Amino acid sequence: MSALEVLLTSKIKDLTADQARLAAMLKALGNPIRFQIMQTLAERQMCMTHEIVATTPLAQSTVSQHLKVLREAGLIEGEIEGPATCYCINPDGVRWLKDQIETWLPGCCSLDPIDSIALDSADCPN
Amino acid sequence: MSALEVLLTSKIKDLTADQARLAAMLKALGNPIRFQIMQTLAERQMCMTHEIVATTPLAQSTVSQHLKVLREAGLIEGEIEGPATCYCINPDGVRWLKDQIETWLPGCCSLDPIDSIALDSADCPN
DNA sequence: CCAAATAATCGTAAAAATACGATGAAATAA
DNA sequence: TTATTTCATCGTATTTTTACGATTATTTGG
Repeated sequence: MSALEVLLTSKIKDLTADQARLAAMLKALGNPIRFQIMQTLAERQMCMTHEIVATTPLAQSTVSQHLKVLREAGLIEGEIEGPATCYCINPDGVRWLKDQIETWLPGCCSLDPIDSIALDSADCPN
Repeated sequence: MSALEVLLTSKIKDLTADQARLAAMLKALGNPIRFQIMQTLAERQMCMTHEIVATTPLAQSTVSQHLKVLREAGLIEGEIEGPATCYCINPDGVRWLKDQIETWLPGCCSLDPIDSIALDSADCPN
């Protein structure tokens, strides 16, 4: 079953726009190479594409694709600078992600104890 | 290049155990079906496998695989209950994930303004 | 015991993601 | 202008993920 068919057939409740954006960010970060690229960018503040390539064992074209995925997920920003491109973390995107995760699954596993009371489940204490 | 080859060739700094676990969780959540299953479990507290199957357009065997991925990522727990299996969110795993994300990319995009001062980058303001 | 119900696992087909080299586009330097 | 540098995109091969039906294992009910 293709992704399109899943959508069309779907018994699944449509994700809200925020949920879909969150899922896209999580998917982007789920790849170890892209996860590592985020770490590199966080450490170095900013990098040219070729600098990022140098931190990986991959071909330039492959890294470029990964950067595109991260960019489209709103996690990084790229600015053309002469013949090169300068990438950096998109702080708004990352902050948004952190906020979303923080408030994700309301009533379940919240750090705020107020959200966790009044639940009554013998097998799955929250 | 296979995942194994990437590992062997790797110029990439090895992820720490925590980082690897975090990446695995993010990967598990990056799939929309699995993301939705987490929502369902959060809403209903607990579900038999067949109940989760009923919320999706997918075959039982497929959902069972997705549940396995979530379980192995430490995000849910399954307990055999008679001939059925009862799944619920693993609150420790979810809390761990939230904590990790909260402290992820230290010094970058933190909600705590103390972490954000003293950075000096014209192109990538944090 | 046998049949029904439930869910995990297996084998495999289809789809998507990942990787590469080659090419193209844009800025710079000679 | 021409060559060089840098990066994105294209086309395609490979790998991985996702999906299915069939099978197996386990528990329950008759």
